[in-house]
Amino acid sequence: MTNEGTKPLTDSELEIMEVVWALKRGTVREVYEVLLRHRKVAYTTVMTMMGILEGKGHLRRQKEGRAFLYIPTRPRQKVIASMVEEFVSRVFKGSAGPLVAGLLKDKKLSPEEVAEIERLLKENS
Amino acid sequence: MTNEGTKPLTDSELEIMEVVWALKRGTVREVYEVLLRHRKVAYTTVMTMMGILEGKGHLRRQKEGRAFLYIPTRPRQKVIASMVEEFVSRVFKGSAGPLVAGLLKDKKLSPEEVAEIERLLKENS
DNA sequence: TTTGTCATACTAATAATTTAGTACTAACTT
DNA sequence: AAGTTAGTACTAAATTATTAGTATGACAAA
Repeated sequence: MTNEGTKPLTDSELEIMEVVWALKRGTVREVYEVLLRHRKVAYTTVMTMMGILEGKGHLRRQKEGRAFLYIPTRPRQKVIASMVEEFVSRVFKGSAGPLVAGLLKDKKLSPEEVAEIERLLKENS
Repeated sequence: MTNEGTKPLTDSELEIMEVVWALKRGTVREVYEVLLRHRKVAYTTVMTMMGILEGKGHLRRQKEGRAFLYIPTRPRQKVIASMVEEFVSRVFKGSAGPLVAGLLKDKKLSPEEVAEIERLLKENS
């Protein structure tokens, strides 16, 4: 049991992973090009980060022509769920109830979102 | 506008703040004593952290006898809400709906919590 | 008054994160 | 074949977070 993916992604890691998930898979160059649209970053920075993500088990790579093609090892949904779980356990000692209650009280949810939640509640009852 | 309290507390900072909130206010020694019940830590480590928290505006201090008494500047509820907001904006691009939907789908909520949420929904409709 | 305790200020060491530069190699291009 | 380009490995610097040691001063105890 390697316990991969339990620790949350850092900011930079998440930024990279979002791009790779969106592309389904990608080379350093492809990810670099996408990031450049949003901010200044060095090609080697992206390469370093993707190497780190591979080391942590979030990406695997295979030769594709002369570059490496990086592929996510876990779907976005699962990784995000792990991050939520870690956040809840750290900040709310594990109980998600107060988190949701707080969001509702602070009106952080749009009417559409509220409707969606009501639908899910009915579904599970 | 100093924008205080917008950035999330780090792990160590949160650990200290939880103790101070629970005590309402406290000296380094008092916080240190509480922490010691749970884990090994140096007195000066606690002092450093409380100094950092004062620097960041989360605590203010006043002389009390020969030590400083530290007092939270913002209620726990507000600070936690800020942390949730930061997390949601970072991981969910600002929309809390998918977060709640994910929690419901993954059954991260107890029946009591679900009932509480239903009650809050009715209240706000 | 000397000695010891407690509190603070200052300094430092380590680790993790983020960013990017340099050197080298393989492979196109002309 | 020579030079240019794309890609990788390796190295490193800056920043933040965490932990704690040392020096110093004030007050109390003997």
